[in-house]
Amino acid sequence: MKKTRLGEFQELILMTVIVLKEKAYGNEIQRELEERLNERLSVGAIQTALKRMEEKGFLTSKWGEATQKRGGKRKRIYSATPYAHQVLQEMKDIRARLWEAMPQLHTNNLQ
Amino acid sequence: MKKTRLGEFQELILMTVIVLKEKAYGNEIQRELEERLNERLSVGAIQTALKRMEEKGFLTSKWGEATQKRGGKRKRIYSATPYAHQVLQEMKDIRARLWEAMPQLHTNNLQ
DNA sequence: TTGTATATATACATTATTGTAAGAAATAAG
DNA sequence: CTTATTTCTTACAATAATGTATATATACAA
Repeated sequence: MKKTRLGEFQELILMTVIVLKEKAYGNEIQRELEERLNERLSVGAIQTALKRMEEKGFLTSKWGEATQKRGGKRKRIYSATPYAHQVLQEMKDIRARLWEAMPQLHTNNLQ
Repeated sequence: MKKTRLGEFQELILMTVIVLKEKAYGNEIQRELEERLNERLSVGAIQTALKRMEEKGFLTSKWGEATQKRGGKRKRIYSATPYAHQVLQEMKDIRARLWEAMPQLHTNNLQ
């Protein structure tokens, strides 16, 4: 477990970025993830996580346009790098194999 | 993300404990996980993780018998608590829904 | 031209997770 | 009864992940 992978929170943010595609910017990620986790998250925590993941090569970003509704600062749109996709897939596979190997009662619902 | 859940490593150990059932003790967990991750792990890291997870209510433990082969200290056999199962399942479900929501190219292989 | 909504940026702080190393306990073999 | 082997224990250390608070930027609207 040497080479840093993704923390739990970071992994969730990363997946959310992929889900949101062109809409993947701070506040929208917050809303989406809060709904999925059914739990409040701070914008700050998400913004800093995004920056750090960019530094670590999991995300890239570009400027988007300002909100049409009312005004506001331009959005920074994030997207996952190939490396991030690879790491996500690896984590998924390892967990999937473990689930398969677990004695029943866990192989129920979803996927 | 307040109430502490599981770190990535801890989650993997927890799943391995469930997979190994009555064989879930330090060294065996190490072997199993090293094989699955294709990566060396230190026994110490695993032993301390097990202790901590027990303190946090994810695991319980009991004494097993000594190795038949050659001798050695008695094994401490771990097993997952209902709470641990619940947390694992929740994490699985949240990730599964995210995978479902992701644009293709990721919905391939396994599960 | 001021207010307000929408966003990002960043410095700082805290907490959690993971890792190391040395040693102690238990047991079977010789 | 001494040794080799297996395993756990513990104290300590390092690093990584997460959170907070405040400031700054932008744009529309009145």
